[in-house]
Amino acid sequence: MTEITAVRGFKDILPDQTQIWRLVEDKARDLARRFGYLELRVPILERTELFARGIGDTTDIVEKEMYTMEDRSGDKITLRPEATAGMVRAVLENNLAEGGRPLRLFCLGPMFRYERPQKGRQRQFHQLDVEVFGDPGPYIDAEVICLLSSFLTELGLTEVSVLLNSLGCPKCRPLYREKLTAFLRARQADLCPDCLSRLERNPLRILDCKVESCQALTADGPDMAECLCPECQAHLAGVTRALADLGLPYALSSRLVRGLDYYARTTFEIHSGRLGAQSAMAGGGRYDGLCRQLGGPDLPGIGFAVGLERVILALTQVKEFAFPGPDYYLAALAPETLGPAFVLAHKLRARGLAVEADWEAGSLKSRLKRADRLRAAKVIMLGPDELARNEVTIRDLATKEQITRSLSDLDKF
RNA sequence: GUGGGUGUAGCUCAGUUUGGUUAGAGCGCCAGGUUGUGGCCCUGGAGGCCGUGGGUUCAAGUCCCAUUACCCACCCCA
Repeated sequence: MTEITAVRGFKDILPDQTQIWRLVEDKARDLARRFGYLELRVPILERTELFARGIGDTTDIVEKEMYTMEDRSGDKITLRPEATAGMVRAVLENNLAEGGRPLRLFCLGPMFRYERPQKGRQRQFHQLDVEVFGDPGPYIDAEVICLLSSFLTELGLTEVSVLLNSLGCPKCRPLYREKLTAFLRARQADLCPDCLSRLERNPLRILDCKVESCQALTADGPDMAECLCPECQAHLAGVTRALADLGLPYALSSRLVRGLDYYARTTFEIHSGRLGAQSAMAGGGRYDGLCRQLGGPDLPGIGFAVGLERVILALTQVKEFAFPGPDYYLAALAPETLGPAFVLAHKLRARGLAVEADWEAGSLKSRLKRADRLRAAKVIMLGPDELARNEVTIRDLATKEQITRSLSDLDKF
């Protein structure tokens, strides 16, 4: 143990984990390709103002969870706590939406939030972020949800189901918000302390409070679904119909609220029962007002983020992962065979084969054991006798079959 | 920011309740035996400032205080 340790909440992804990570990232890129989404890599560092204006300056993320600092010129900069704001900024700044057709984008990478670490929650975590700009209709909502669902199910997470809601638009949401606030204010004596402060700051969040008494209280309150304006109702109906046509299961939940201010209309989440308290694996929704709020045109948008640590956590509980080892383990059985073995390894690698070896001679027993641990398919054994005959012995670890080959006869390996 | 739990071998953990010679196990590692030349089995070996600092005691891995790191939960969110 060294005295210099990793920063709290920042974790190494160790070699035995990176293969699973690559599997997940490859699946993300594969789905993006099939659905026609292009990769946009936005910076990890942005101006603090972008997040303050984009996410909402009364949210917890902006108020107390951002890694914010001054650079040497005195500019306030922040490690991105989420990707959407940066994606919007990049789209506006580079005029990517000027083509007149919907812009489908994704981004893969680390996000940073100063939170207390726990299961499924770190200070540096990774998200797959998917965004579509310029399409106001319900089909694109369903497409994005379908992409998300496919990502998880194709990885092997079978128990996923989509929670769906509509938060209304600037026309109908304020009315609902007032109704709810009035209802709760009359009963605020029964609210938990947390919800009491939510009442002023973000009353909608009381709907997804975990305290039972608060749940019971809001159950009798006004229902968001009944307060939507006709346009929002029609939009939601369009989304559910499209999902139903795909046979994609979903559950409507008028308690589903999102934490970030920019969401409007469609919102959705996917939870897993295997993750402990931090059960939200993915979440997203429509943010039709965000581009304008960041100084751009009135460009509709929808997107989601998936927490990759949480996906992998759920995945490793459902599936055993066994990745193949190298094609060959090259065992030098005596010091004088090290040199020829070294050259042979290079030649085989140059031909595209995966060859592992340890550059010290060892007993046959220890070399075979090592090859076994490395999950190598075959062992190339090179001892003094073989060297004298200019040969090697190749042993198949599964079948125990052995053959001899001339050292120079690389094509037969 | 608030609560609870845990720090002992490379890894996973016993041992702490009730203080008492040289601190244990399994896995891994090294050497040997057995086996058709490895996986199973057997024998031997290396490897520990018992998180850190202070205190109580004849005596502390064990009791008390402080501190630190990690884990889990609240909160928040992906």
